[in-house]
Amino acid sequence: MDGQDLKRRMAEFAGMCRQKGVIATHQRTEIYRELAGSSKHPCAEAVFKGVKKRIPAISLDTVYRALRLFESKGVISRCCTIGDRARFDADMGSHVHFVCTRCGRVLDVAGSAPSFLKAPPEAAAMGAVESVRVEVRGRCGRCGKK
Amino acid sequence: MDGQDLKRRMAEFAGMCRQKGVIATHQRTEIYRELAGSSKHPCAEAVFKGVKKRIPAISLDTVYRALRLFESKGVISRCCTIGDRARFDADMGSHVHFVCTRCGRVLDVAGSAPSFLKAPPEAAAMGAVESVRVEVRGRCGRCGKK
DNA sequence: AGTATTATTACGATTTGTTAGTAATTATTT
DNA sequence: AAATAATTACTAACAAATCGTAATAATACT
Repeated sequence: MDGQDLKRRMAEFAGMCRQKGVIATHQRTEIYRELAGSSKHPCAEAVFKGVKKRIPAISLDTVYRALRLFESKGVISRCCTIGDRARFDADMGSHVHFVCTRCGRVLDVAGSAPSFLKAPPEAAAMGAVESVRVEVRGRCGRCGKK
Repeated sequence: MDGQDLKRRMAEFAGMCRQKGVIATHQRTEIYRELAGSSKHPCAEAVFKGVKKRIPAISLDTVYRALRLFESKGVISRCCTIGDRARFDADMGSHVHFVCTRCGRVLDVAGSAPSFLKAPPEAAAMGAVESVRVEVRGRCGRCGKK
Protein backbone atom coordinates (compact mmCIF):
# COMPACT_ATOMS: atom_id res chain seq x y z
CA MET A 1 0.00 0.00 0.00
CA ASP A 2 1.73 3.15 -1.20
CA GLY A 3 0.69 6.76 -0.68
CA GLN A 4 -1.26 6.88 -3.91
CA ASP A 5 -3.30 3.83 -3.01
CA LEU A 6 -4.09 5.18 0.42
CA LYS A 7 -5.21 8.47 -1.08
CA ARG A 8 -7.58 6.61 -3.39
CA ARG A 9 -8.88 4.54 -0.50
CA MET A 10 -9.57 7.65 1.54
CA ALA A 11 -11.54 9.14 -1.32
CA GLU A 12 -13.52 5.92 -1.60
CA PHE A 13 -14.12 6.05 2.14
CA ALA A 14 -15.61 9.52 1.88
CA GLY A 15 -17.88 8.30 -0.90
CA MET A 16 -19.00 5.21 1.00
CA CYS A 17 -19.80 7.25 4.07
CA ARG A 18 -21.88 9.71 2.10
CA GLN A 19 -23.70 6.86 0.37
CA LYS A 20 -24.38 4.89 3.56
CA GLY A 21 -25.27 7.76 5.82
CA VAL A 22 -22.18 7.51 8.00
CA ILE A 23 -20.83 10.82 9.22
CA ALA A 24 -17.12 10.86 8.46
CA THR A 25 -15.88 12.52 11.60
CA HIS A 26 -12.24 13.29 12.23
CA GLN A 27 -11.86 10.28 14.52
CA ARG A 28 -13.58 7.88 12.15
CA THR A 29 -11.56 9.14 9.23
CA GLU A 30 -8.32 8.55 11.10
CA ILE A 31 -9.47 5.14 12.26
CA TYR A 32 -10.18 4.17 8.69
CA ARG A 33 -6.89 5.66 7.52
CA GLU A 34 -5.03 3.60 10.11
CA LEU A 35 -6.70 0.44 8.90
CA ALA A 36 -6.41 1.17 5.18
CA GLY A 37 -2.80 2.29 5.53
CA SER A 38 -1.73 -0.92 7.22
CA SER A 39 -1.29 -4.31 5.63
CA LYS A 40 -1.24 -6.01 9.02
CA HIS A 41 -4.96 -6.56 9.47
CA PRO A 42 -4.71 -5.04 12.93
CA CYS A 43 -6.88 -5.69 15.95
CA ALA A 44 -8.88 -2.90 17.61
CA GLU A 45 -6.13 -2.26 20.13
CA ALA A 46 -3.51 -1.86 17.39
CA VAL A 47 -5.71 0.56 15.47
CA PHE A 48 -6.19 2.50 18.70
CA LYS A 49 -2.45 2.74 19.29
CA GLY A 50 -1.83 3.92 15.76
CA VAL A 51 -4.53 6.56 15.78
CA LYS A 52 -3.45 7.75 19.19
CA LYS A 53 -0.24 9.10 17.68
CA ARG A 54 -2.31 11.54 15.69
CA ILE A 55 -5.26 12.02 18.07
CA PRO A 56 -3.86 11.58 21.58
CA ALA A 57 -7.23 12.05 23.28
CA ILE A 58 -8.99 9.30 21.36
CA SER A 59 -10.51 6.53 23.41
CA LEU A 60 -10.38 2.81 22.76
CA ASP A 61 -14.14 2.80 22.99
CA THR A 62 -14.46 5.12 20.02
CA VAL A 63 -12.30 2.78 18.00
CA TYR A 64 -14.48 -0.18 18.87
CA ARG A 65 -17.63 1.77 18.04
CA ALA A 66 -16.28 2.97 14.73
CA LEU A 67 -15.06 -0.46 13.69
CA ARG A 68 -18.39 -1.99 14.58
CA LEU A 69 -20.25 0.72 12.68
CA PHE A 70 -18.01 0.33 9.63
CA GLU A 71 -18.51 -3.40 9.68
CA SER A 72 -22.28 -3.16 9.93
CA LYS A 73 -22.33 -0.78 6.99
CA GLY A 74 -20.05 -2.92 4.88
CA VAL A 75 -17.22 -0.41 4.86
CA ILE A 76 -14.69 -2.79 6.40
CA SER A 77 -14.75 -6.44 7.38
CA ARG A 78 -13.81 -8.44 10.41
CA CYS A 79 -11.47 -10.85 8.69
CA CYS A 80 -10.65 -13.35 11.42
CA THR A 81 -9.95 -13.86 15.09
CA ILE A 82 -6.37 -14.62 16.16
CA GLY A 83 -5.95 -15.65 19.75
CA ASP A 84 -9.06 -13.97 20.95
CA ARG A 85 -8.74 -10.66 19.22
CA ALA A 86 -10.80 -9.76 16.18
CA ARG A 87 -8.73 -8.57 13.22
CA PHE A 88 -10.02 -6.09 10.67
CA ASP A 89 -9.50 -5.43 6.98
CA ALA A 90 -10.33 -2.33 4.96
CA ASP A 91 -10.03 -4.27 1.70
CA MET A 92 -13.53 -5.40 0.83
CA GLY A 93 -12.47 -7.05 -2.41
CA SER A 94 -12.30 -10.83 -2.56
CA HIS A 95 -8.91 -12.13 -1.55
CA VAL A 96 -7.24 -14.96 0.33
CA HIS A 97 -5.47 -14.61 3.66
CA PHE A 98 -2.42 -16.46 4.86
CA VAL A 99 -2.57 -16.78 8.64
CA CYS A 100 0.63 -17.75 10.42
CA THR A 101 -0.13 -20.24 13.16
CA ARG A 102 3.09 -19.33 14.95
CA CYS A 103 3.24 -15.54 15.05
CA GLY A 104 -0.35 -14.69 14.20
CA ARG A 105 0.48 -12.51 11.22
CA VAL A 106 -2.27 -12.19 8.65
CA LEU A 107 -0.94 -11.67 5.12
CA ASP A 108 -2.74 -10.99 1.89
CA VAL A 109 -2.27 -13.62 -0.78
CA ALA A 110 -1.85 -11.65 -3.97
CA GLY A 111 -3.58 -12.57 -7.18
CA SER A 112 -5.38 -15.71 -6.08
CA ALA A 113 -7.27 -17.49 -8.77
CA PRO A 114 -10.98 -16.61 -8.65
CA SER A 115 -11.88 -20.27 -8.26
CA PHE A 116 -10.76 -20.01 -4.68
CA LEU A 117 -13.23 -17.27 -3.97
CA LYS A 118 -16.36 -18.80 -5.36
CA ALA A 119 -18.69 -20.79 -3.15
CA PRO A 120 -18.74 -24.49 -4.02
CA PRO A 121 -22.07 -25.49 -5.58
CA GLU A 122 -22.90 -27.70 -2.60
CA ALA A 123 -22.73 -24.64 -0.36
CA ALA A 124 -24.83 -22.53 -2.67
CA ALA A 125 -27.52 -25.20 -2.34
CA MET A 126 -27.60 -24.75 1.43
CA GLY A 127 -28.69 -21.14 1.50
CA ALA A 128 -28.23 -17.64 0.15
CA VAL A 129 -24.49 -17.09 -0.05
CA GLU A 130 -23.29 -13.66 0.96
CA SER A 131 -19.53 -14.07 0.99
CA VAL A 132 -16.75 -16.61 0.86
CA ARG A 133 -13.77 -16.52 3.13
CA VAL A 134 -10.63 -18.47 2.33
CA GLU A 135 -7.92 -18.70 4.90
CA VAL A 136 -4.69 -20.59 4.40
CA ARG A 137 -3.09 -21.52 7.70
CA GLY A 138 0.54 -22.40 8.08
CA ARG A 139 3.97 -21.21 9.10
CA CYS A 140 4.93 -17.97 7.37
CA GLY A 141 8.32 -17.42 5.75
CA ARG A 142 9.67 -15.57 8.74
CA CYS A 143 8.65 -18.30 11.17
CA GLY A 144 9.64 -21.06 8.79
CA LYS A 145 13.33 -20.68 9.44
CA LYS A 146 12.68 -22.34 12.79
CA MET B 1 -22.78 -38.80 12.50
CA ASP B 2 -24.20 -42.21 13.42
CA GLY B 3 -23.17 -44.48 16.24
CA GLN B 4 -20.73 -46.40 14.09
CA ASP B 5 -18.95 -43.23 13.04
CA LEU B 6 -18.69 -42.01 16.59
CA LYS B 7 -17.25 -45.32 17.68
CA ARG B 8 -14.56 -45.09 15.01
CA ARG B 9 -13.83 -41.51 16.00
CA MET B 10 -13.41 -42.48 19.64
CA ALA B 11 -10.96 -45.20 18.64
CA GLU B 12 -9.04 -42.67 16.58
CA PHE B 13 -9.07 -40.33 19.55
CA ALA B 14 -7.44 -42.94 21.76
CA GLY B 15 -4.79 -43.48 19.11
CA MET B 16 -4.08 -39.79 18.68
CA CYS B 17 -3.74 -39.31 22.42
CA ARG B 18 -1.29 -42.17 22.70
CA GLN B 19 0.70 -40.87 19.78
CA LYS B 20 0.78 -37.26 20.99
CA GLY B 21 1.40 -37.90 24.64
CA VAL B 22 -2.02 -36.75 25.80
CA ILE B 23 -3.46 -38.66 28.71
CA ALA B 24 -6.98 -39.66 27.78
CA THR B 25 -8.67 -39.10 31.10
CA HIS B 26 -12.34 -39.73 31.66
CA GLN B 27 -13.17 -36.01 31.41
CA ARG B 28 -11.17 -35.48 28.25
CA THR B 29 -12.67 -38.53 26.62
CA GLU B 30 -16.18 -37.31 27.33
CA ILE B 31 -15.31 -33.81 26.13
CA TYR B 32 -14.06 -35.24 22.88
CA ARG B 33 -17.07 -37.52 22.58
CA GLU B 34 -19.40 -34.56 23.02
CA LEU B 35 -17.63 -32.68 20.25
CA ALA B 36 -17.28 -35.62 17.87
CA GLY B 37 -20.87 -36.69 18.45
CA SER B 38 -22.28 -33.32 17.55
CA SER B 39 -22.53 -31.77 14.13
CA LYS B 40 -23.17 -28.33 15.59
CA HIS B 41 -19.59 -27.16 16.01
CA PRO B 42 -20.37 -26.18 19.59
CA CYS B 43 -18.71 -23.51 21.69
CA ALA B 44 -16.96 -24.34 24.95
CA GLU B 45 -20.04 -23.60 26.99
CA ALA B 46 -22.19 -25.92 24.87
CA VAL B 47 -19.64 -28.72 25.22
CA PHE B 48 -19.65 -28.10 28.95
CA LYS B 49 -23.42 -28.38 29.17
CA GLY B 50 -23.41 -31.59 27.17
CA VAL B 51 -20.70 -33.28 29.17
CA LYS B 52 -22.29 -32.17 32.42
CA LYS B 53 -25.18 -34.56 31.81
CA ARG B 54 -22.74 -37.44 32.08
CA ILE B 55 -20.21 -35.91 34.51
CA PRO B 56 -22.18 -33.54 36.73
CA ALA B 57 -19.12 -32.40 38.67
CA ILE B 58 -17.14 -31.30 35.63
CA SER B 59 -16.04 -27.69 35.59
CA LEU B 60 -16.15 -25.28 32.69
CA ASP B 61 -12.48 -24.65 33.23
CA THR B 62 -11.64 -28.27 32.54
CA VAL B 63 -13.51 -28.04 29.26
CA TYR B 64 -11.56 -24.94 28.26
CA ARG B 65 -8.27 -26.56 29.22
CA ALA B 66 -9.05 -29.75 27.33
CA LEU B 67 -10.18 -27.93 24.20
CA ARG B 68 -7.04 -25.79 24.25
CA LEU B 69 -4.87 -28.84 24.75
CA PHE B 70 -6.59 -30.77 21.96
CA GLU B 71 -6.21 -27.83 19.64
CA SER B 72 -2.52 -27.37 20.40
CA LYS B 73 -1.91 -31.06 19.72
CA GLY B 74 -3.89 -31.01 16.50
CA VAL B 75 -6.62 -33.31 17.79
CA ILE B 76 -9.41 -30.81 17.16
CA SER B 77 -9.60 -27.38 15.58
CA ARG B 78 -11.06 -24.05 16.48
CA CYS B 79 -13.12 -23.58 13.37
CA CYS B 80 -14.44 -20.05 13.75
CA THR B 81 -15.75 -17.43 16.13
CA ILE B 82 -19.45 -16.60 16.06
CA GLY B 83 -20.49 -13.62 18.11
CA ASP B 84 -17.63 -13.75 20.52
CA ARG B 85 -17.53 -17.43 21.20
CA ALA B 86 -15.02 -19.77 19.66
CA ARG B 87 -16.55 -22.81 17.95
CA PHE B 88 -14.80 -26.14 17.77
CA ASP B 89 -14.68 -29.04 15.35
CA ALA B 90 -13.47 -32.58 15.88
CA ASP B 91 -13.26 -33.21 12.16
CA MET B 92 -9.67 -32.46 11.17
CA GLY B 93 -10.18 -33.37 7.54
CA SER B 94 -10.43 -30.58 4.99
CA HIS B 95 -13.99 -29.45 4.50
CA VAL B 96 -16.06 -26.36 3.88
CA HIS B 97 -18.28 -24.68 6.44
CA PHE B 98 -21.49 -22.82 5.82
CA VAL B 99 -21.94 -20.19 8.51
CA CYS B 100 -25.39 -18.65 8.84
CA THR B 101 -25.09 -14.95 9.47
CA ARG B 102 -28.57 -14.85 10.97
CA CYS B 103 -28.75 -17.73 13.43
CA GLY B 104 -25.06 -18.51 13.83
CA ARG B 105 -25.36 -22.15 12.82
CA VAL B 106 -22.22 -23.72 11.43
CA LEU B 107 -22.97 -26.48 8.94
CA ASP B 108 -20.66 -28.86 7.16
CA VAL B 109 -20.77 -28.61 3.39
CA ALA B 110 -20.71 -32.20 2.22
CA GLY B 111 -18.58 -33.40 -0.63
CA SER B 112 -16.95 -30.18 -1.73
CA ALA B 113 -14.75 -30.43 -4.74
CA PRO B 114 -11.12 -30.77 -3.71
CA SER B 115 -10.25 -27.62 -5.65
CA PHE B 116 -11.85 -25.65 -2.86
CA LEU B 117 -9.58 -27.21 -0.31
CA LYS B 118 -6.25 -26.82 -1.98
CA ALA B 119 -4.12 -23.80 -1.15
CA PRO B 120 -3.65 -21.46 -4.10
CA PRO B 121 -0.08 -21.66 -5.42
CA GLU B 122 0.57 -18.06 -4.40
CA ALA B 123 -0.16 -18.99 -0.80
CA ALA B 124 2.04 -22.05 -0.89
CA ALA B 125 4.90 -19.72 -1.86
CA MET B 126 4.38 -17.70 1.31
CA GLY B 127 5.12 -20.43 3.81
CA ALA B 128 4.52 -24.00 4.86
CA VAL B 129 0.80 -24.58 4.43
CA GLU B 130 -0.84 -26.61 7.15
CA SER B 131 -4.50 -26.35 6.25
CA VAL B 132 -7.01 -24.48 4.17
CA ARG B 133 -10.16 -23.14 5.68
CA VAL B 134 -13.11 -22.21 3.55
CA GLU B 135 -16.06 -20.52 5.13
CA VAL B 136 -19.15 -19.69 3.15
CA ARG B 137 -21.27 -17.06 4.87
CA GLY B 138 -24.90 -16.49 4.14
CA ARG B 139 -28.44 -17.15 5.21
CA CYS B 140 -29.12 -20.83 5.82
CA GLY B 141 -32.17 -22.63 4.47
CA ARG B 142 -34.02 -22.36 7.75
CA CYS B 143 -33.43 -18.61 8.02
CA GLY B 144 -33.99 -18.08 4.33
CA LYS B 145 -37.75 -18.38 4.56
CA LYS B 146 -37.73 -14.98 6.20
C1' DA C 1 0.12 -54.57 45.54
C1' DG C 2 1.69 -50.26 47.82
C1' DT C 3 4.07 -46.08 47.86
C1' DA C 4 6.15 -42.06 45.57
C1' DT C 5 5.74 -39.03 41.83
C1' DT C 6 3.64 -36.70 38.41
C1' DA C 7 -0.29 -34.86 36.02
C1' DT C 8 -5.09 -33.40 36.08
C1' DT C 9 -9.19 -31.63 38.02
C1' DA C 10 -12.32 -28.27 40.36
C1' DC C 11 -12.78 -24.22 42.63
C1' DG C 12 -12.39 -19.34 42.98
C1' DA C 13 -10.37 -15.33 41.61
C1' DT C 14 -8.41 -12.61 37.67
C1' DT C 15 -7.50 -11.01 33.43
C1' DT C 16 -8.87 -9.32 29.04
C1' DG C 17 -11.61 -8.17 24.88
C1' DT C 18 -15.71 -5.85 24.14
C1' DT C 19 -19.96 -3.37 25.13
C1' DA C 20 -23.15 -0.06 27.57
C1' DG C 21 -24.70 4.27 30.17
C1' DT C 22 -24.05 8.99 30.29
C1' DA C 23 -22.42 13.74 30.55
C1' DA C 24 -19.76 16.73 27.78
C1' DT C 25 -18.42 18.00 23.29
C1' DT C 26 -18.80 18.60 18.48
C1' DA C 27 -21.25 19.06 14.18
C1' DT C 28 -25.46 20.39 11.69
C1' DT C 29 -29.75 22.94 10.97
C1' DT C 30 -32.64 26.78 11.32
C1' DA D 1 -26.07 32.65 16.84
C1' DA D 2 -29.35 29.42 19.12
C1' DA D 3 -31.35 24.94 18.92
C1' DT D 4 -31.12 20.27 17.69
C1' DA D 5 -28.96 16.07 16.75
C1' DA D 6 -25.09 13.07 16.72
C1' DT D 7 -20.60 11.67 18.42
C1' DT D 8 -17.03 11.33 21.68
C1' DA D 9 -14.58 10.16 26.10
C1' DC D 10 -15.00 8.63 30.47
C1' DT D 11 -16.21 5.05 33.74
C1' DA D 12 -18.22 1.03 34.79
C1' DA D 13 -20.01 -3.33 33.42
C1' DC D 14 -20.10 -7.68 31.11
C1' DA D 15 -18.75 -12.17 29.52
C1' DA D 16 -15.33 -15.30 27.51
C1' DA D 17 -11.30 -17.25 28.66
C1' DT D 18 -7.22 -17.92 31.76
C1' DC D 19 -4.49 -18.64 35.98
C1' DG D 20 -3.03 -20.11 40.86
C1' DT D 21 -3.67 -23.68 43.90
C1' DA D 22 -5.20 -27.34 46.92
C1' DA D 23 -7.32 -31.70 46.30
C1' DT D 24 -7.63 -35.65 43.52
C1' DA D 25 -6.58 -39.06 40.16
C1' DA D 26 -3.31 -41.48 37.30
C1' DT D 27 1.24 -43.35 36.37
C1' DA D 28 5.90 -45.15 37.59
C1' DC D 29 8.71 -47.54 40.62
C1' DT D 30 10.16 -51.03 43.92
